[in-house]
Parts: sequence; C-alpha cells; structure tokens
Amino acid sequence: MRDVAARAGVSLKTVSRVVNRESGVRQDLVAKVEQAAVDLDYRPNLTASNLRRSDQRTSTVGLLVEDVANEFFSAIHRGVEEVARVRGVAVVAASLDRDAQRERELVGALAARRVDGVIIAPTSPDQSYLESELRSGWPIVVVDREARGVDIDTVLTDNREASSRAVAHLIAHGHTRIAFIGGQEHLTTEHLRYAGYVDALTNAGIEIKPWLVRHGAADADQATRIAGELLDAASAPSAPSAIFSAQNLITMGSVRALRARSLQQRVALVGFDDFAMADLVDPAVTVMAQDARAMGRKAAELLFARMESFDEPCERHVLASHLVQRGSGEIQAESPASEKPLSR
Amino acid sequence: MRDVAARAGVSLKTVSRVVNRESGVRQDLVAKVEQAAVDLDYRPNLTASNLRRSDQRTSTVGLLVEDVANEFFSAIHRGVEEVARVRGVAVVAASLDRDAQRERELVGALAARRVDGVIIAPTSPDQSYLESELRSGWPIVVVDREARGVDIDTVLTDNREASSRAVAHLIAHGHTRIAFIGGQEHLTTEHLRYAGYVDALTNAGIEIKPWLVRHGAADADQATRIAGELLDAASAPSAPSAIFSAQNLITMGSVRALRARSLQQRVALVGFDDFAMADLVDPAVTVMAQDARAMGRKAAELLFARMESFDEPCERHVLASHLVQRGSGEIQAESPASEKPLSR
DNA sequence: CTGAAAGCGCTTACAG
DNA sequence: CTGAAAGCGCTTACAG
Repeated sequence: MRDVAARAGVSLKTVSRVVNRESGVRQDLVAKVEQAAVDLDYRPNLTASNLRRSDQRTSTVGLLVEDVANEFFSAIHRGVEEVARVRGVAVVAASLDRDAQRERELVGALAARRVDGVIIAPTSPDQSYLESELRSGWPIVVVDREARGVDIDTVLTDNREASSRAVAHLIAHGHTRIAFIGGQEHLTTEHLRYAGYVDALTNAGIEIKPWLVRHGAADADQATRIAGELLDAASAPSAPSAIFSAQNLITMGSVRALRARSLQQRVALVGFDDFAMADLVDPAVTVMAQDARAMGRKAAELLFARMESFDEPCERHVLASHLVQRGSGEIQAESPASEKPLSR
Repeated sequence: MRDVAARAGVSLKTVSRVVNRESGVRQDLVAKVEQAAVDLDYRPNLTASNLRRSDQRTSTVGLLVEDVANEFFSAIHRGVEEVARVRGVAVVAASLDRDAQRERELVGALAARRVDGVIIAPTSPDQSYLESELRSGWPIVVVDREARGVDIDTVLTDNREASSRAVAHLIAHGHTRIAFIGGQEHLTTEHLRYAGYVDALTNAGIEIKPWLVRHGAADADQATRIAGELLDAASAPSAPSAIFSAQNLITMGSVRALRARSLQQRVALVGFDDFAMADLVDPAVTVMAQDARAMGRKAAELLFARMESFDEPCERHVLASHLVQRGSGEIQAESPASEKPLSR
C-alpha cells in the first residue's frame, strides 16, 4: 500500500480510502490510485486491516464436523457456506473424527486465527472448555448434537420424536421385533434416537428386548458386521423382523448385511438420515430425512446474529425431520395375521 | 500479550518467546508467563504474528471446488485436510457452482486473506488471470481439471485413457451402440472423457453415432432427462444398448432413467467416478473409480512443496483410475450371436 | 477533500 | 538469558 501511495503521489490514507471504496475522494485521485494499484499488482491485505480495525473481523468462520467427506456433514457445510457467502465470509472446515482432543485443538487453532465465530458438531463428551471463549464474546453455535456443560446457541433435529415416529411406522406395519443399531453412545444424537426407539415401543406396549439393541457402530463396515450378528445370532422366533438404524452410515451397512443374506425383502428397514441413491437400492430405503443443508443455514444465521448481540439469551432451534417412504420400511411383518403383500 | 507481560513482570519479547516455545528462557519466567496467560485468558493472535514474521505464513490454505457437498469433491477436501493437518494448516473451502466469476472473486478473497496457497478445481474456461499471483510466488495447484492459459502444478486422473478402457469394457461385452452422456463441455475432464470414448470406438472400428452423444448434463436430474431422451427417442435398431456416463451425478441420473423404463438389466452402464451405494443398486453399478482422496492428498503435497521452491518447473501428476466391475457394465449386448447369461 | 501521527498485536534485529 | 526499539500493512482519530 505504501508503494501504491508513492506511485500515485498521495498519502497512505487516500489509498486506504480508495481501496475501501469510501466516498469523498476526488475522481482524479481515485483513478491515479487505481492505476498505481494495477501497475504494482497490489492486493489488499485483509489480515493487516483487521488488526487495527475496530470490529476486528476476519470475515472467516470455522466449521468443525465429524468428517467433511460424510454427506450429512458436507451438506451442513454447504448450508453454512450459502449464508456466509452473501456476507463475504469464508468458511474454514475441519474434521474431528470423533477425537475429543482434536476438537479442543481445532477450536484453539481457529481462535488463534481470530475467525469471527465457529460452528461445531461436538464430538467430545463435554464442552465446558468453551466457557472462557464464550465469556469473551466469541460466537459459537453447536449443530446436530447438543453441547454439554455449557449454555450455547444450538440447532438440532427432533431426534427423539422423529425416531419414535420412524419406529412407530415399523410397528404400524406389524413389527414387534425391531432391532436398534446405533453409533457412538456418548453422542447426544445416539442417546435421543435410542430414547425415541424406546418411546415408540413403550407406547405400543412392546417390551424392549436387549438382544435386539446394539450401540457403537462407528462406520458402515462395523454396522454391516453388527447387523449381520443380529440377523444370524438370534434363533428364529426372536430374530428381528425389522431394523431401525440410527444414522446414514449404519443404514448403508445394514443394507449390505441384509443383502448378503437375501433378507432385504423380508426384514424391514428404516434409517435415520437420507442419503444419495437410497431411492435406487432394491427395495428403496425408507428414511427419516433431516434437512442437513437447512441445519447448516440455520446454524450460520444464528452465528451471524450472535455476532451482533452478545448478551441475548441462547437460542435453540429444532428442525423437523420427515419420513420418506420408499419401500424398505413398508415391508410387513411376516405373521399369519398379516397377509398383505409386500408393498412397493 | 502486553497485559500478560505486565502481569508477569517481563518484557513483551519474553512473553513472545514463551508463547512460541523458544528455548533459552529461565524456567521461573516461563512459569510466571504461563500463569499470567492463564489468568488473563490470553490467546495468541496468529494473524498479528504473521504480519511481522518473515515467512508471512497464515497456516491456512484455500480449496475451491465445484461443490463441497458433492462426494467427489468432499473426498478431495478430506485428502487435502489430511496433509494440511499434520502441518498445522487449516483449509478454507468454497464452492464454485460452475460460476467463472465466482472463481475469480474467491481467488481474490483468498489472496486478501493471505492464505499460504490455494488448490483449485477450475470451472472457468481460462485461468490466465492467475498469472500475476503465480509470478508473485503465491503457490497454486490445480486438481481434477487442467488449467488453461497458464503453467501450473496439476493433479489429474487419466481421464482419456480411463474412459477409453471403460468404453472398451462395454465393447468387449458386445456393445456397439454405446451412448455418451457428459457434463459441461468446457470442462477439460469432459473433453478428455469424450475423447476417450471416441478413442475406444475408433480402435474397435465402430462408427461414432452423433445421436448417441449428449453433452451438457449439469446435474443428476438433467442426466435423468437426457438419458431418458436417448432411451426413448431412438428407434429400436439405433437405440443404445449401453451407456457410458462421464461423471458421478450423471451416472446416478442415468440409473434413474434406466430403472424408470425397467431397462437396468438390459442396457449396460459404466460410469466415471465411484459413489456410495453403487454396490447396492440392482444391478450394482460398474464404475471407473478415481481415488479422489488421494488426488486431494497429492495436490496438497504439491502445494506445500511449491511453498519451499518457487522456481522449480511445474509438476503434473496423473493418477490412474481403475475399473470396478459390479454388474451393470457386464451386461451383454442383446444379439443372436451373444448367448452368455447376464453376469454378476 | 486530504494527510501526518499513532497504534493494532505481534516479531525482527539488535544491544546489553 | 532478557529487553527496548522499530516495523509488518493497515486503520483510527485527528488536524488542516
């Protein structure tokens, strides 16, 4: 900038005004400065400018999710980006991979870069370490999963209610032996989805059968193995006639397990989370679909709102999921009483 | 930092040394400074530090792709992140959405943030606008698609050869009426994949039939429509007996078109790019799989290498794709001569 | 409308 | 081993 000022024969301040398109600079000076900037390949340095600027904004926000390559989280990423973009704000995204320590490290890395705020799908069991950043007025929003140990803006789906509806859907198709396959137990989403499963069974007066409940499927391959164990181990009368899978990767794994045993037309399946190609599997997969992109948008809106107002009370948004019936969830339980043909 | 220095009763410089873990500070001073930092909730300001630092590194790199929510690009993102992470480097990722102007704007936005380098899957037809940034020594690597109008480090797949192999695979199964469905024509990947299609047909002495070639499918829905037109419009003897789709979204769209006509067991399909659940569709989808994550890793490695050496000649890496046979690509052409049963 | 001085939070290049 | 001064590229808060 100094070089540009020298070449244009004006002061630093005038160059600054032109670069920031402030009004009230004589037209001929504007032209001179712009010419000099072009001649010298001048690029404004945002990091220098916000060092002194009063708002201290870097026009960058952070996003921490389980895995940027998981389609659920990349859809959230996309939603955040959409809201950030219109404000000229960039998004630095990173994957936590269920590593609690990395969550803290990355928060620190984003703080060191002075991003204007951060959106987190927390993986660590406790977020009280965020206390001091929140007190300092650094905007933080939690998405998909609830934070624990700290009061914070939150965007969630109706995990418990939606799961209950999903399981009730299976019950309505005659199922009473419904397996639950869930992910990491310490995640709030898993807790709530399991609670919804219990709710639905309880409401229907169906006993919870512990041997049909499995937690801890960390990826699609583990889910395939676990679903396989459920399908193989149980003796016929106690074998599951339906599966409720609590998450997209688990659903994909369950589909593989069912197909490997040629059970996909006999054992019903409803999965939490939609995924690409769910409509093309045979039978097509019935899912409880969250609008991940909308969650990302909402989280970003909360984040930007928070930048304007430190001391408003925390907000908590719950987005509704909806059941997408595609076939796998409408398979009737095999029983003498039920004689409807397989739907679809 | 000034406050920390005051509270610890030392100079700014000493705090700086402690914060940066430089050796040669007396143990008692280190302890005092660390205590003061904790008391005051001190966070180092990376943006301030690299303003003065000689290397001027922000420990952040940029990544510009078509869409962060497309699984091909989010896998690249993940690969870049893996390499960046071990260096303590953050990744700011953004979507171009085929908007050439946005490509330039985002490059400018990243330049203003002084990221240490940027990886681009270019969408605009010409990258000569990057000339001045490259001259200034700003590391840029291009991934997936070639840059035009500028000499630059590049990571690609063997688009042409791989496409040729994919189409040859269909020819080997008796097909001569093979449709090509491609995306945006100005993308180098599309050019090359079409060229590979032409190569394979030419090598086999099969004439290119213009009515079987369609460019410009911009998303899965358009691909469904285009594939449908191809399947419907042609009169029986000239209808395609196989489809080569040049990209993941197009493949998904083509699967939908085939299924809507119950042709999925009769018309063969090979797609470029693998995708989740391709193994669970019926028939499972044969694809020419690129290792997107490896491409991202390689691009990041080139980028970091470039930061060390401005004037080395540009490198160009071509990663091999491999055919994953799953069923849809092994459907034999229907002809009296061919009596093999459907494979799988 | 334009500019000279001070300062953002840190590091460099020195001196002690 | 420690620190006082200058400066990174810009903006603020003035004065003219």
